[in-house]
Amino acid sequence: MSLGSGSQRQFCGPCHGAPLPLSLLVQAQVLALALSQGALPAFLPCEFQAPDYINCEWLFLLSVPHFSASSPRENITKLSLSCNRIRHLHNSDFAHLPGLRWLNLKWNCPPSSLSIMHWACHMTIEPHTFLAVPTLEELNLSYNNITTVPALPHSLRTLSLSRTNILVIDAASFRGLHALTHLYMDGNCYYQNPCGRAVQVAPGALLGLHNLTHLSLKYNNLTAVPRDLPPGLHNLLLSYNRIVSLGPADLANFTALRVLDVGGNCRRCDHARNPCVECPPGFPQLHPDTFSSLSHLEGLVLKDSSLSSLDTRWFRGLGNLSVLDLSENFLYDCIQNTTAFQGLRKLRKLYLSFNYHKGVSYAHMTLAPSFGRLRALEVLDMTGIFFRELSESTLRPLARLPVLQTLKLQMNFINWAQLSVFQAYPSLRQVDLSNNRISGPLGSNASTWEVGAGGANWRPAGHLAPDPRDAPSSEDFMLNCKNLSFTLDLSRNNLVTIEPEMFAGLSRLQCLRLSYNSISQVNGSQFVLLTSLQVLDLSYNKLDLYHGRSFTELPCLRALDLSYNSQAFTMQGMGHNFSFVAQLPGLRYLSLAHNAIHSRVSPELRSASLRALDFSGNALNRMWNEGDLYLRFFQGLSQLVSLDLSRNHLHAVLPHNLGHLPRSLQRLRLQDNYLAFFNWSSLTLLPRLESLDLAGNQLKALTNGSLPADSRLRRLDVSRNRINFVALGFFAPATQLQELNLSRNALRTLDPSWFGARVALNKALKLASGSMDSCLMVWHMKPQSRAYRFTGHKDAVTSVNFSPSGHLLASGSRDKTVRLWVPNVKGESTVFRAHTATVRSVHFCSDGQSLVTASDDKTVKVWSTHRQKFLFSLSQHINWVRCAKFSPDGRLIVSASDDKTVKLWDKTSRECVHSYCEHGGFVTYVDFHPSGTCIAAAGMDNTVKLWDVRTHRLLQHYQLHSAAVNALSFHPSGNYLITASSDSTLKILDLMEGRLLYTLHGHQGPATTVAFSRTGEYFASGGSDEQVMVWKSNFDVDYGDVTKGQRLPAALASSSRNLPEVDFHIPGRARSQESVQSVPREPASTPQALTSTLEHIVGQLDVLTQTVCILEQRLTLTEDKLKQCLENQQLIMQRVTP
DNA sequence: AGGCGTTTTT
DNA sequence: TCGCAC
Repeated sequence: MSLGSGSQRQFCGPCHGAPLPLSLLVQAQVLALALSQGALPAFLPCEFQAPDYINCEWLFLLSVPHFSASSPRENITKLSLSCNRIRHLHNSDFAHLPGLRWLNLKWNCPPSSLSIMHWACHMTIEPHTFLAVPTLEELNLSYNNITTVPALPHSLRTLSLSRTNILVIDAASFRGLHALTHLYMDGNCYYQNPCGRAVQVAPGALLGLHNLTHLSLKYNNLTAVPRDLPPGLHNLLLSYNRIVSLGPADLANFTALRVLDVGGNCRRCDHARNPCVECPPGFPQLHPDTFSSLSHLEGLVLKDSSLSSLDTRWFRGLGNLSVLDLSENFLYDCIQNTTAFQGLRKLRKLYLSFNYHKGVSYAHMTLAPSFGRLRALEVLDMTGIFFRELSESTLRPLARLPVLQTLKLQMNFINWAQLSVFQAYPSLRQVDLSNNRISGPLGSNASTWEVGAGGANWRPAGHLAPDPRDAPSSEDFMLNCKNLSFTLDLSRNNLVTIEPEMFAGLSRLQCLRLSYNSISQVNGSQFVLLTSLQVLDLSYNKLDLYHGRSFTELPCLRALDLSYNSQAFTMQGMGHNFSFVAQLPGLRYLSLAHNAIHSRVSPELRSASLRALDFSGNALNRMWNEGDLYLRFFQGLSQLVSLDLSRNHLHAVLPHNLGHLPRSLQRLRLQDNYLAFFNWSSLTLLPRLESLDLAGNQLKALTNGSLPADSRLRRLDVSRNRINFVALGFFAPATQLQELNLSRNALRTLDPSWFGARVALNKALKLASGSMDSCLMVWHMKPQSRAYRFTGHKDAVTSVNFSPSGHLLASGSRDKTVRLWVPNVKGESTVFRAHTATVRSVHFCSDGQSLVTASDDKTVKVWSTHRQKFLFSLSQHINWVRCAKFSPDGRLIVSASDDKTVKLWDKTSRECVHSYCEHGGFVTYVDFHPSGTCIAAAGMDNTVKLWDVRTHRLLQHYQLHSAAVNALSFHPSGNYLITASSDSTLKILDLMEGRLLYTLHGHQGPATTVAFSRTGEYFASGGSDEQVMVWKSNFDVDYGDVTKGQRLPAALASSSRNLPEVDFHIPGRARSQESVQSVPREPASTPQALTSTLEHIVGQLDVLTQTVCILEQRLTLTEDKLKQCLENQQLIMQRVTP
């Protein structure tokens, strides 16, 4: 009986140690569940993501996969092959997908300069490749080194050729593509993909594209706008070229143009964060009538263009302009006096960021009156202009703009701000003044001030990178300001005290952000003018909470964030007063998180309104250790629904602690404490609890009481604990449980008996068993799924094996045939007839080209999978041959026979190299060590023996099992061997020490088959008890390195019989029988029933192993390790066969 | 030959 | 346990 796929695929892939993300695991579970019900995934090795979409991304494919004719290929309209290693495209590659409309091939063979290691690659495309897909509408060939545009079908609408090496576009390039509307060809010639010149667009080259509306030619070193572009263009993107002059002739005829991007063509390099060519003196030259014909223009980008003034005539005809980007110019003076904005009556967004005067921050800034004519303006970005005073006059022209919603004023070095100016703005929703130097309502008068005059260029760390403040936080615990009508952001300034008059005129304010200042004083007088304020963010300050009337001046306050204000709480000997909480009648959200609160605080929080309290990151352990002083700390929060007590150094949460929490609680978080036990029965004290989060504690078992019978618990997270046992029926009382996280514990199985009458993998229960650090699942074979797929054999199937690529499946049967299958729903197969008796074993060579089979007809036969024909026989055995395997390099074959011998064969010469005759009974199973230098064989005489295939010496022998050994598998590190025996155990042997490590009691009857996964991180076993178990290896091995240090087992171990061993039992296993679905059929002792069941188990196990392999490959496939592996093997083999 | 890598935009 | 209450 061969397990095959796992044990030979493991040589073909490198190994990694990274844990699988949960999403992959869930996917694996869904797949495995589908598989256990008999449905094989179509379109291997790709993912069938939607009824019409095949995702083949990141599979390290070297060629386009050819999907089986039995897959529903005609329904496929979308195919992504991006991020693979396909460098040759063939005429027939896509011809079998008759409905393909969308094809993504980007990042397969990148230009050398864009590949991280700067390796050369050139993609070849046979002429009929895309013409064979007459339905193709969208094609992405970006990030591939192609130098010419391939022949394309006339159906094409969208074509991406960005970051390629196509340097010339002429009339022939896109001939006949009348349907093409979008053409992207960015970055074919720029500093990161250099070509030493400019992309050449021949005049009129694109005129044949009558329907072209979108054209992008950014980053191409163009020195002029290409002549005679199609006149119907809507979008023309020409930014980051070297077009330093523009005149009316350049953009004439584009009467339909809506978006024009010509930014970055004449750059100011003091604000560049990448290689930059400074705009030459006297440039850019922008003729007054450059844009005059663009009457439909809606978006114009003139950023980074070294503009120091705006010519009013540029915008004269642009009455429809909606978005204007003028950022990164030198318009610091211009915006104070220009009349250029006069006519832009439909302008909604104006970007003026980083128009600073090099080396200077202005004392004052006064926007030109013509801003007042922008009646449609919604967003004005004035980030990084560098002016120190925000006064009534600064933004005066904006004051009456009827729809102005957003003002961005961050990073300006403003130290004096009269915030009351914003009271005049009728529709303002957001003012961002973060990252300035505001220290109070009135500062000293500013004067012109040089910023590092003559010094280095000013470079921001990251260009407007998302602020960490924007990180999404739980809506359960803090109100979001997005839906409020007026938000002022003063975070990251220099505020130390708040003077009430600072907020004069801001009574409309609903959200105020003051995080990251140095505010310490709050006593109920600071915010009196903010009569509408709902959300106040004071996180990351230095608050001293003491006054009983703090924040009571805010009549509408609903949410208060006081997190990360630990300075005062960590002062030794200082006390703190939380009585203000009771004085805030509308407060619903409060965060006191990460304040290191530990002692000398009010003994209780009181509020009749608070719904959510974040008290994480404090020291409740110390508080609850002070007798009863803080026992009722939360009890006065009579309406509390959500409470976070994570990271409070708690070593215990006792029933009387839970009993003094508000009975209204629905969500309780206790993450990352030190809880070693939990009294589950005490949850009766929180009758409304729906969500309990105990992740990151020290729980050892789910025992200690039971969940309340009428529990409303819907979500339970006990991940990241040390749980190795779950009581029988533990989850059964939680009838409302919908989400359970058991990941990252020490569990080896998920047992249906934990759930009582519920089925373990009930679809209604979202169950995460984690990063495969615990056993994936135990599932039960369903009789109706038996032989669901493998119809074709006329008698029992004895062995199955996947080819290394996973595209083929071989099977051997008692019907004397071998079949080669394409694994898919319909299941086509080719029959190989040559054996004259039962075929016992099938095994692919690591290159997938050959198949070796072993039969009761006493022969071993080798077949070509490519030509699908018989090659030759090896006929020296004198009794049944039960198993035959290729060596990892494919040069040798080893076979195990009932003639009590193991024979080693040279595949090339077809001669028997050696016979190993040490077994005292039939030899049931044999395999090569991953190094290829030794073999292990299992026998009916209960023994396991290892021989060196170079010296033919017996290296080790083990007699540990009490019944026949049926199968074995080497760990890919070569250091361990696992065996499956009729004595119902699995045993793991440490080959380096020559001793038994573990005995695993899992199966109820004979363990018939076992195999390590490709990386060795897991192993699976099958038995005649109709169970397949997947186990975590739990070795002290770096799985990232398993293929590296393959060493030979030590010479014959002196003693391997009487060493101590560790016994493993699966918890709950023996008691779970009532939930095992027994299969109604003949007694299991009947060979036919047994074989059929095993056939199915093995088939399922192979498919699961393969699925795990594919998912693992998707995560990381480090092929250098494969290379090293093969090189090592070659070196060793060269020594074996000189 | 093929490997590299989850690659924003500037 | 920090200008509260005489």
